[in-house]
Amino acid sequence: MKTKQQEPRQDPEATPLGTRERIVRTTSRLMQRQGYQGTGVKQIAREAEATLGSVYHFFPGGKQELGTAAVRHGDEEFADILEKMLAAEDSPATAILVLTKVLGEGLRDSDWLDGCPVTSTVVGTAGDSPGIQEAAAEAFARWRALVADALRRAGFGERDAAELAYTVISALEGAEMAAQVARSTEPLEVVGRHLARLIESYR
Amino acid sequence: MKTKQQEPRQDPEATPLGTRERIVRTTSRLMQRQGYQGTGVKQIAREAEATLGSVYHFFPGGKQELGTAAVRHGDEEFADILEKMLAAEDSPATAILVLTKVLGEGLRDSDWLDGCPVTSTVVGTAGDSPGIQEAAAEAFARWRALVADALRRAGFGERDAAELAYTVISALEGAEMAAQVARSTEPLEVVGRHLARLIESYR
DNA sequence: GTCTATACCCCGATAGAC
DNA sequence: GTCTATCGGGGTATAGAC
Repeated sequence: MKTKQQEPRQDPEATPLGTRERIVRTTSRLMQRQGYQGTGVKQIAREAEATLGSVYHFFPGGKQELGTAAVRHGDEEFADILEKMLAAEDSPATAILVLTKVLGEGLRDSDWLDGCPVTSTVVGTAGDSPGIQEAAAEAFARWRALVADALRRAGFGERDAAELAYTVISALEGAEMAAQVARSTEPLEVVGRHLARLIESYR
Repeated sequence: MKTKQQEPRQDPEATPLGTRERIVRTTSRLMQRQGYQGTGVKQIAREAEATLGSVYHFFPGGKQELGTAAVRHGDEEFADILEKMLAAEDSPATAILVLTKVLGEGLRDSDWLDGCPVTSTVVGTAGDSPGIQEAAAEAFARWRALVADALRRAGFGERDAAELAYTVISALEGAEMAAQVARSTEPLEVVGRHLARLIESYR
């Protein structure tokens, strides 16, 4: 059952993705735009260029398992960005400010279609699908931990760091939603400035 | 076409709602929990105790028109709460703090099912349904205006008031989402304290 | 691992009697 | 305004050959 997978061969252009990976990325992208309920398994198979049989081979748990994998994928994606930003700037406040700028540009470049993939996927799955809900909770907790760590490294107290991280992630999440709906980068920019100010006020 | 509707007769128990109003409230409540795509027109008819024919009689635009009406309903609902809170407290910062407490209690009382009705409904309708998107944008703008007005009345400058209102609404939105996913009132409470502090820092 | 075919159900929307 | 019946299509998921 766990026979060694063929290693992805080296390719100067772009590594050809395995079927499973292609399905995960396609699911994440589709649910980011259409939500969990608005995305069909057939559509995922079609756009991932896989057959329905392959999809259910890799994800026997069906649509719920696909949703969970999509949330985890979005989790890692944003965690990478966040980690790099926090490492590149010497002040966490500046890093957040830069991040809001980047998020705004990404949103505009997608014609305001690509909001937070985790939020889009988890909304509307409240009662059912505890797996998706849990994966989303883990994503938010991880992002918060990254921010809190950076604040601690910058000399903030344990408690201040943890609490500020809560507000940073929540406000970013809300500003992304506001920006998407308003089709404007202004909410993200304003929130970025206010978060930087709030952080500095604890120095 | 505009013959006068029968006035709702006086009832000490509870005013019996007209069919149209019953449909709107049911739609708002269902989409708040299940999202736009996860809510069926047949389900709306069933739970509103109306027939499918009645639903399409009042909303010839179909599901999209129902979604738009639901967003407008959620808009007014929250605007009323916000307005009362801001009027009851003499400081806007205190009002926001109380509001986060109230929102957290409401969320917990619904077993973390009832988040922001506007957000839940608009997510996943990005490309299609410009009507829903627009109604959501109007809701956010209206809520922001209420906060900005209160800040101006409390003596804040024009620009500070407008910008703070952006951050207050965005952060509340994000904190509500974070609280729902984490099944905890903590994000709302922390964000409430930070927003109050941020506001006071402009005094 | 990949593919086709299909079972079974509910979707949004409409027609037309009452 | 309310009701029932129905259309055409797509939903999730499974079976079983290759």
